[in-house]
Amino acid sequence: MFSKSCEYAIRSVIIVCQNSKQGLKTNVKEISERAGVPEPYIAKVMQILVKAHLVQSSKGPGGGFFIDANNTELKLIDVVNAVDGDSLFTACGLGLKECSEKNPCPLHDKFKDIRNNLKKMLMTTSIHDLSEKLVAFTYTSK
Amino acid sequence: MFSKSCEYAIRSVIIVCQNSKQGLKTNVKEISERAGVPEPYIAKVMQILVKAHLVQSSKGPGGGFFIDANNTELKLIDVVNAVDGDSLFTACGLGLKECSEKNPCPLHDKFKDIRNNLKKMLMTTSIHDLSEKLVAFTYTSK
DNA sequence: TACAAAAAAGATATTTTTATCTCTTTAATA
DNA sequence: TATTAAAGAGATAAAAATATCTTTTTTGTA
Repeated sequence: MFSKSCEYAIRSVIIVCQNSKQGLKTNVKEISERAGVPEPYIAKVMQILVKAHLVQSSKGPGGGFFIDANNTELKLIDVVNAVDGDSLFTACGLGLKECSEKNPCPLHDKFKDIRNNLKKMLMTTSIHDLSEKLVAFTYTSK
Repeated sequence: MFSKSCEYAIRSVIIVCQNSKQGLKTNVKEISERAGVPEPYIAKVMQILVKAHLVQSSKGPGGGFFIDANNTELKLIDVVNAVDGDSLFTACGLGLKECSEKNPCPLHDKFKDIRNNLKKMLMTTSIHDLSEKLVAFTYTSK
C-alpha cells in the first residue's frame, strides 16, 4: 500500500510525537531503535518530513526531532503525502494516462470509492491519537 | 496500489477476454499494442497468468492466449493475486511483523476496513464485465 | 518433412527503491 | 575556545522491479 519509506515515516512520527508530548526531542538513534528502522535510512526520511514542516529538528548536542506544540492537528495523510505523494488517491488503478472523471476507465468509479475511503481514513486519523494508542506496541519490521 | 506488472496484467486479460468471446486468440504483439505495454515484458507476465490457469495459451502459428469458455467467473482478484500476491489484503499497513488480529497495531482496524472494501470490490468485479464496458477505452500508460 | 509463427524459458540490462557511508554544518557545554 | 553530539547534504552501494534480448520448444501448414 505504502512505500517502505512511508511506513518507516509513520512509525517514526508516532514515536517523535510521543516524546514531544513530554517535551523531549528524539534523535535518529532512538527513532531507529524504537521504530525498528535502519538508522541512515530513516535519517534521510526525516529530512523529508522536516522540509515538509511536519516535524521540526534542532542540531547539536541534545538536539533531535520534535513536533511543534501548536502543530496538534497532524494527520496521517500529511505524512503519506509528504513521502509518497498523492498518487495513491489520484492515479488510475489500471495506470491509464487518459483515465479521468470525463473519460473514466471501466474500473474508475469502483476505484474511486476505495480511494476515497482510504483518503477519508487518513485525513481523520491523527498522529497524536495514534501515539497514545501505540505506546505498548513493539515496532519490528518484517 | 498495484505493481506495474499487475496493471499490465489486468489490461491484458481484459483484451484477451474480449477476443475470447469472439473465439479469437490474442498474441503478445496484439496485447502489447492494444494494452499499451512493452511486448517482451507482457510476454513474461502472461506466463504467470498461464501458470496460474487464469488464461490458456497455445503455441505455434495461429496460437496465442485465450480464456477458456467455462472459465466465465474470472474475477479481478484472481489476476491481482496471481501477480502481486495477497500482501495488499493481509500485510500490516505500517509494515509491522507482529501486527495481527490478536496483537493489532493502532491502525489495524482502520486498515482492515479499507482492505476489506478493496478485497470485496476485486472479488465482485468480473473480467468479463470489464471487457464489455471497456471496448472504447484506449490503453496508454503514463 | 521443412518452414514459419507463436509461446516458453533463461539470461541480461536498466531503472527505481532501499540502504549505507562520508563529510559538513550547527550548537550546546566543559 | 575546543570538544562533542546532533542533523543535513551528497555520494555510493545493494536489492528489487521493470524491461529487453536470445534461444528453445511447440505446432500449424505448405
